[in-house]
Order: sequence, then C-alpha cells, then structure tokens
Amino acid sequence: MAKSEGIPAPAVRRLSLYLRHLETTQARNHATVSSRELSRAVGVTDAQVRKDLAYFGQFGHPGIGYRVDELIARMRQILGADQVRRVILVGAGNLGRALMSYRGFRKKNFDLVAVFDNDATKIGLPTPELPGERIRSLDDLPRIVAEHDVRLAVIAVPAQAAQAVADQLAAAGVRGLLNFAPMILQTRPGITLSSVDLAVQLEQLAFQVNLGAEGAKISVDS
Amino acid sequence: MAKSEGIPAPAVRRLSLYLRHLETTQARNHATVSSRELSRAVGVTDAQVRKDLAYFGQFGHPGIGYRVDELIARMRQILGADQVRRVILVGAGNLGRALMSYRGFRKKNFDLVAVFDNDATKIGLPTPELPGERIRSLDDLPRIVAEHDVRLAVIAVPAQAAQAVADQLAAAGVRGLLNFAPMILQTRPGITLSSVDLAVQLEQLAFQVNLGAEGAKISVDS
DNA sequence: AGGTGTGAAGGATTTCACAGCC
DNA sequence: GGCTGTGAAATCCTTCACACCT
Repeated sequence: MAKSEGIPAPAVRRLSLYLRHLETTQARNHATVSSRELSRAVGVTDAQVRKDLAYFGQFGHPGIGYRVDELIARMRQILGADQVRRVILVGAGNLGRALMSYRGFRKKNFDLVAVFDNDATKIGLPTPELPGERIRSLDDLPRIVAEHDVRLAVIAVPAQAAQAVADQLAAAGVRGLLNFAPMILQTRPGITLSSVDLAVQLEQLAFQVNLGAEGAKISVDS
Repeated sequence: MAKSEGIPAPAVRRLSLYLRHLETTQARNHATVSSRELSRAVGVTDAQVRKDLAYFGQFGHPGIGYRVDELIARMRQILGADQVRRVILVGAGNLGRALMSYRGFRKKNFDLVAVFDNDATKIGLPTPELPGERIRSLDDLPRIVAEHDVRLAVIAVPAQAAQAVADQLAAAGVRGLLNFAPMILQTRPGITLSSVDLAVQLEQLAFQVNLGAEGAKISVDS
C-alpha cells in the first residue's frame, strides 16, 4: 500500500541523525537550517541531505532552507515518533539493566512497559527504573504483549538463549526485535530484526584502524 | 601500502558475521562449509559470500567449500584478532559498567586495561570486573595510553561530555573511538569513529516495522 | 545572492552465470 | 555432482549541476 518502497535503507538510517541535529539546532533557537549545515553535522554532502528528505516529501523553502520546527514535526511523523511506542525488554543482566536506565528511549517516545527474565532468582525482583514493576517470567509474555499492544522488543539475553526468546516473542505477536545477543537470529517473514553486537562493533573499528584509517568516517551508523 | 584499498565497507562489515558463524560451525565439529551455508546463516546470497572472501584472498576449495579451521585462522588474521588489542573505557555509568562485564570483548581478544570517569565520587572506586583496577581520573589518560600502547577506546559518557572526551582521547594518541553517546562527534583525520546510538537503533527498527515489514531483514547490525 | 528539488551522470555494490576444478 | 572464483550485467546509491523559487 505504501509507495514508500524505493527508499534506500541508508537514507532511512540518516533520518534519525538529521532529526537529532535538528533538535539541537532547535535548542539553540535557530529557526531554519540549510541542507549544507545539516550535511556537515552528519558527515554527508548537501545533495545527499536534500535527496534523503525528498524521498519523504517537499519540506524545504527555496532561498530559506528548512524551518526547524516544521521539519522536526514532519520527521517525527515519518519516524512514528509522534506517538508512544511500547517496548518490552527481555534479559535483566548487566546490559539489560543498563538499557532499563537509559533515558534516551523515553526521550524518543518509547515506553518500556515490562522486563522479562528466565532466571527464577530474578523473577519478581523490583525494577528500580520502572517504579511499581517487577521482573516477570516469560510465561507472562503473550498476555503482556496483547494487553499493551507491544510491537517492539529488545533482546539482551545470553547468546544461547537468544533464538528461543526470539521465537517466543514472535509467537506472542511482537513485530520488531532489537537483538544485542552475539548471535545471528533467524526470524520468520513479517518479523523485522536488527542486531547490534558490541564485540563485532569493536572488531570492525579495530580493523578500520589497522587499515590505515585514511579519513575519519562515521562508519556503521547512528 | 596496502592494496586493500578497494574493499567495500559492507563487505568488511560482513566479515565479522562470517567469522561468528564459522566459530559455531567449528564448535559443531564440521570440517567444511559452503558459501551457500554461510550465506543463509548471515542472510546474504552465496555469490556475495564468495565475493566478500575473494577480496582478501583465495580460501576456498572447489567441490569442497571452505575448510573451517583454515578460514577461521585467515579471517582472524585479517581482522587482527590473532593478537591482543588493548582498549580503554571512558564512562563508568550504567552502560559503562555493563560494557565492563561484557565477556564478548575478551573472547575476541580485546583487553580492557583501564576505566576512566570524570565524576570525582567515582574516581578510585574498585572495578569488580577488572580485579586490582580502580576507576581513574581522565588526567591519567595520556600516561595509560602511552604505557599500554592503547589504540582503541569506548566512549560511554553522557552526550554533553562526549565531544570533550573524544578530543582528549585523540590528543592522548588513541586511534579508534567507539562512541555510545547519543551525539554526533567530530574527529580529526587519522581518527576512526564508529557510533552506536541505542535509541536511534530502536527508532530505525520501529520505522521499518511501521513500513509494513515485507521481509525480515538483518538490517543495520553488525 | 542564497537555497531547494531533481533529472542525469557517475560510482559502488550486488547478482548473474559460467568456466574450471575436485 | 558439488563448489569456488570471477568477469559482465544489473541494481542501488551518491554526486553533479542546474532550473527554479524567494
């Protein structure tokens, strides 16, 4: 149904970066930005910025640039950040706890509604970051997902448990998985998966440094 | 000096993924893998796998596939994982502590040699994950970097402190920065930067899910 | 002047398809 | 039969350059 088919994935990745810079620009009370300024902040060319934005509509004003407030509103709309999206977290280990306390999610209008773990010694423990909540058993997964209409989940469990958790999440009706386990997961069609492997990330960096590191590059993303 | 110039960045990104699957294959006592199997595990085409590997040499055996042990050794060599690489961490907050206790780094032959923080109430505290070590002041940065020949650093500080930390790291002689602060950093040439923004990552995922999520894609990852 | 939106050109990466080897 | 390595084709993405607007 969406004619949003032909949008390059890299363009989508840059969208969040543009938005982040726009927000700091707004905080400085600048009313407009040019594609030039945006491009330098994110590390791409100005033509790239205009092309990227053009995939989603015409937001600019010739001779002026982009009105910051307007563009922020449009981009939030496009990214879905204008409405609360509920998220659950599976895995209450070190990384899981760090993610719970991460304020960035809330700022982007994500609402962490529950935390799950398989470890019997953890189930029932209070979650300081989510007042009134407690760590839940995975048995509660289907119910919580249905009750809160949760579409997104973060996986922060050990590698050997990750695939099973992913399967349970998909079965419970979650549509998007953000996986931090160092493991390649298989998902069935209809489930979107994004993986971040911290060690792999560092390995990439080390390789690039070894190469000779000609120019500083914002390499992988975000 | 390296004719390793023309290697596509995406190919390099996939290298770590191939290696990870090879290691699990090895654990299963399989002696060889085909590009077909590797490709399915990582979510690319088999031609892609062969092209990627071919950038670095000829490792395959026609009719057989790739010998697992051999390929692992070569890939570790290529990625530099055959020798210990020393890393420091700046920022001992929630995320920093999670990173300290993350075993994946050690497994990939990274050695975390010191943890720094600017918070006077944290400096001097012991680091349970690094026996005998304590959280250090950033004043010690140049000395530690020089003494241990540290080339890589992980930044896990709040956004508003990140640019200053990056500058100090570069000045101290660190060559590669892995940044977790939700902030676009500027670095001078010769410094390689890779950024991971957890909130942006989730935002990307939410967007893809909203699109309609036609096919499961290992999207941005690692 | 300053700035966007966009067709067209250029480059880069991926896929195809097949020769050659085990 | 199975499988790799690789030129050639196809596709995808980025940059150029300029018409047009303010």
